[in-house]
Amino acid sequence: MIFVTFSIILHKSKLKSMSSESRCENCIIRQFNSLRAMSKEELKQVSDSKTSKSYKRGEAIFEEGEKLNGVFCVRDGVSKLSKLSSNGKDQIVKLATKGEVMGQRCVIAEETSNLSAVAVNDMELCFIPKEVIINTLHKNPDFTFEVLRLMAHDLREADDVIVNISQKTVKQRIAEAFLYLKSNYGEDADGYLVLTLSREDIANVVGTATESCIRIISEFKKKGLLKSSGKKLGILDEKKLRELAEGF
Amino acid sequence: MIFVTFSIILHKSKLKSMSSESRCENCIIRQFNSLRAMSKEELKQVSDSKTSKSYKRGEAIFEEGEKLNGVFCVRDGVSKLSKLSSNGKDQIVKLATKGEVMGQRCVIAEETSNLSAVAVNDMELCFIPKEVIINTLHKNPDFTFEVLRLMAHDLREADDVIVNISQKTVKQRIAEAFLYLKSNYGEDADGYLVLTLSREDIANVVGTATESCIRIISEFKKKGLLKSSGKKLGILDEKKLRELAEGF
DNA sequence: TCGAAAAGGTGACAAATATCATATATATTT
DNA sequence: AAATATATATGATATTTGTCACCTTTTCGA
Repeated sequence: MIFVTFSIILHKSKLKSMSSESRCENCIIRQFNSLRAMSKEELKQVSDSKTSKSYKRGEAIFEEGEKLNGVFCVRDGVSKLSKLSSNGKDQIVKLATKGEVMGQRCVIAEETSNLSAVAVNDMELCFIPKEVIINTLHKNPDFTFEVLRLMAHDLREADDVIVNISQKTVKQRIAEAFLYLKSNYGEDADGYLVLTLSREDIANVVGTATESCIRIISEFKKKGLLKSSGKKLGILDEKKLRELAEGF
Repeated sequence: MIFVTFSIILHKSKLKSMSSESRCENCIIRQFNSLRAMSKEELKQVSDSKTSKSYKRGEAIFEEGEKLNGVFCVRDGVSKLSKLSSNGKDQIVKLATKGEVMGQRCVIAEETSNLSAVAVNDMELCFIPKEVIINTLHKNPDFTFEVLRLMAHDLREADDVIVNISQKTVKQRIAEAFLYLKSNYGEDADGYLVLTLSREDIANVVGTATESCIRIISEFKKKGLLKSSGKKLGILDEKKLRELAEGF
């Protein structure tokens, strides 16, 4: 009997301490996405209905064609959102990072996902059931507007990607990809990019064959634009890389 | 006295008949875009503040980098939305047709336009000042949600474009472009596409050189997939064209 | 309706990129 | 630590696509 009581207390205190970290109301990540426009009340609803999930590197989060019953809020790690083309190659359309919400489009448009999501490194996600999202979308115009604002931004970025892919050479796009990786994920103390992507992933981001990608990275290393150490890659000459990307 | 009364009646009836055509409340076009989620009151506001504009083929509606003070609702005609790449070529990102609203993103994100819009054929547009739109966005969740839904759809389409451009050959993309033109704009009684684009425009849609585009269209004509009469082009063998686009 | 300008068309060639084959290095499993 | 799988690397070659030059046809304004 004593044991039982003790166990309950332990359980409760564990729950409490978890909650102050894991409650949406206290989550800092939220500041970077549309959830910041939610009211205290709405956030409580989200928090009560959400579940946390961990994914190992390489694990699938959802698949193309799958029906999503909610959205995923990225707490940690990076996910690649890609689409399979008819010739069997994956095209990475977007990298989703800490703070971003995945799967919104499916929930909003009530369609199956047009993309699949795979963890690039180990990830922590919160899964929020769609009912809460849709409910808030219909009740809180500020939230809806915030989602809209972010989606407008995504669409603008998509336009840029279209223009880049169709008008720039593979070399330019790869140079650009490295500048993107640096400015979005930064570099460590030794000047290596924090986010390490495989050559294949980089190829799938810029839309080229893996071999072509490897070849160009080798060339960049020979020319002193990039350095490598193990799997890690680092930028040595950002200025030249930028000039290359712009087409000089 | 009798004459005056009569004239007033005539005038009123004339106004009435004009308004029933040009008032947003009665506009059928609206059914195809986000404005259908507006209330009677909101539509009146829009109607009172909107201005109608005509554009001739080839005329610019707005330019890349321009700040838009409102949105354009397409009543008739087609507009190409394009972006200039650093190498000096235009990439057409979208064709906007009857019922679609252009310039929403700029108004929502309060940014300058990332695209420029040019009339492909003669156009009739309604210009709606941004104040009315923003006002409604903040007050009417249904409207905001509707805009969001349509933007989610646009984003999905943009993803598809990215995958197509980066993974399919020019020939496949041109085949696809013709299928798109047929399914979206239809064909006339003689089997010619209703929307006639120049070879250069088609090249800018699929992201290739004008010469390559011309060459492939010639090839398609020789192979009996397309026919032409003057500027008009028509699809002769949709099945083969579809197979080609899919990569068989 | 004439003449310039724009659009459409084609050949020759160069450049970019993909593909295939094969080798080596690195990571992972047992 | 050996065995296996996976990622990276590189050469040879084929294919695709772009570029330049030039020509013909159509369009459109004076």
